[in-house]
Amino acid sequence: MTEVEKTLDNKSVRPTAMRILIYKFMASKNTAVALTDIENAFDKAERTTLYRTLKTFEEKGIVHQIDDGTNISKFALCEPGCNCEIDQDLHLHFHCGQCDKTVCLTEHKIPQINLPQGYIAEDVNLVIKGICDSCNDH
Amino acid sequence: MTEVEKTLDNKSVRPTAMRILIYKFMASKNTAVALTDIENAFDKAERTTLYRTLKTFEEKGIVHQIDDGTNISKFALCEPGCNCEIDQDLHLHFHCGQCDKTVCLTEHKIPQINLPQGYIAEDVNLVIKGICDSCNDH
DNA sequence: CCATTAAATGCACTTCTGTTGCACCATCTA
DNA sequence: TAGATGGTGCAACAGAAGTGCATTTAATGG
Ligand SMILES: [Mn+2]
Ligand SMILES: [Mn+2]
Ligand SMILES: [Zn+2]
Ligand SMILES: [Zn+2]
Repeated sequence: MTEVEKTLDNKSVRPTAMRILIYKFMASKNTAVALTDIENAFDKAERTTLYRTLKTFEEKGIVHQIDDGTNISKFALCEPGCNCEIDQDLHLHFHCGQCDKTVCLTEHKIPQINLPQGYIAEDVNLVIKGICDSCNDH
Repeated sequence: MTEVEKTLDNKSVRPTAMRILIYKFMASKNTAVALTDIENAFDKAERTTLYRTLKTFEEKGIVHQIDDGTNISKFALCEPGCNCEIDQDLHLHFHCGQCDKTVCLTEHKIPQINLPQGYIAEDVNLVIKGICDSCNDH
């Protein structure tokens, strides 16, 4: 059993060939990926399978979904000990308007926000748009 | 010249009949609206016209676009003196998972966020998901 | 090992949002 | 009043998301 298989197994996800490929693909990238990104990465990929795989991954806390303002859902692997299905990992995300890449800034936590009376917060999504360090010509 | 016409004129937007209707519709609601919401509100509405009207409104600082995590763009009128086309009005938004409504919390400003070296922030989008005060049964 | 069963995948198709091109119409200006 | 500019209507398309169903694959128990 490889490391990836163990990871999936730990999260109660059957480590099928396709799932392992998807996991490895996401692990190889340092940016969040869209469903279409994965689809384009594998010639033999079936969109529905990828779609449902991502859903499963998300439900089991393997990936988290990111809404970066492009109206296209992005996904990124959760950090080793993030447990975002229980107590969500409130880091912020950055979307670069130049290279169109979205990254997790896991070190940068979202500060506590207070809401008006009667509002109950369940999740927080903070996205900053701008120029990333790769596109920034210093 | 009515108040609405003056408002549009001040922002260099020709106050056509359709635009006035759209503006009034948005002003009558206390939630952000999607393109489809406006389309459904008027039988005679042409989707393209609404689409381009919202684009124009946004460019001229009459409305601001909100990305609430549903992957459907929402729009809301800017506050009287917000000038968000120059220096964006960094209030937070709330999306209720029960009634599916998105509201501007204009009183609640987004706190200063610091970024890693090399990253340049141009815009910030902070959305909180949960239960709104109307859906909260106290 | 085989039969049974559940889970995963592949295929076809639909819906919805966003977007563009182009023709036509309204409005402004010289 | 003619021309220019800008707004609108109509048609069509692209892309993402999502569903139903048949088929394949994998796990399980005898
Ligand atoms: Mn992330
Ligand atoms: Mn707002
Ligand atoms: Zn970049
Ligand atoms: Zn609500």
